[in-house]
Amino acid sequence: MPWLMKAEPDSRVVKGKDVKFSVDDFEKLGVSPWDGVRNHEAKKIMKERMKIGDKVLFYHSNCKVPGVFAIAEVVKEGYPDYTAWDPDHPYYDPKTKKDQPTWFMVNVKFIQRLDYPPTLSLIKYLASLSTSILPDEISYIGKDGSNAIGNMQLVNRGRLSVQPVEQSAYDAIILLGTQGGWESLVQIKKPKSKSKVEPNSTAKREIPPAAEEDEGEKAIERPQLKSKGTVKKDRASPNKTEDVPSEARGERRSKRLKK
DNA sequence: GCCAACGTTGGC
DNA sequence: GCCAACGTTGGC
Repeated sequence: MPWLMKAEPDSRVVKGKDVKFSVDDFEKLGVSPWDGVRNHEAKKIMKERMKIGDKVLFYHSNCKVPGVFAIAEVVKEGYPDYTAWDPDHPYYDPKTKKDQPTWFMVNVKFIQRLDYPPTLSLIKYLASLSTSILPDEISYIGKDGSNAIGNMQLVNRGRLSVQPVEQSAYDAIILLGTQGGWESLVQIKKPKSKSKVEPNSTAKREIPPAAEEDEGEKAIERPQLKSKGTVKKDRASPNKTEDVPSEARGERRSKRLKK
């Protein structure tokens, strides 16, 4: 089964160390241990479910343009996250005993970038469409593909940093990421172009406003979130079946460390 | 930087 | 074991 893993591409300092891990960093590194995850549900997935050869969608979160930026692959299955024992590490967990690891990780290998990284905005847009509608621009993913994307946990389990992805959703994301053509469907965020046009400048425009297209794509109408009754209310139950002592507090965010 | 959503903690 | 208070994630 394919998976999605989140990393933060922007610098953020935790306990004096930068925890950024962007697609650039990942590509340079090639293979990386996915350390620093301090959430039991995500940990459990890495410890028990991710298998060698499984594909991974590499996702940028907590940044300007959240989205899927690359494909990766599991190259080493679950093993103890040694950073939990390192007092100098941003995600040091003093509660973890040396002989009884609480946190696990896998190794993932960078495979390739996506030419048109599907953005969260696109994914949410697809999730908002009624299941019977599919814009022409992306007819190539099919309605099933579109609907599968709409059901991704990314949409309703926003905070889970390692999550399963349906094969059909994975396939559709890869198609969108390699074929593109969907850019006009969602708003492109622009830095902050102050398209400063004098409030009522006397300068006559040569070109009718309608003819220009500088302001980036227009936001398209976002229909209601289709809350399908089948939404997995997969509430992250406080995993009491934890293989670990009581409170594994000190829950840290599940981000990667910069190498 | 704000803040909604959601996860965790701890009192009872 | 409930639930209010608190902390974190992460989009915007």
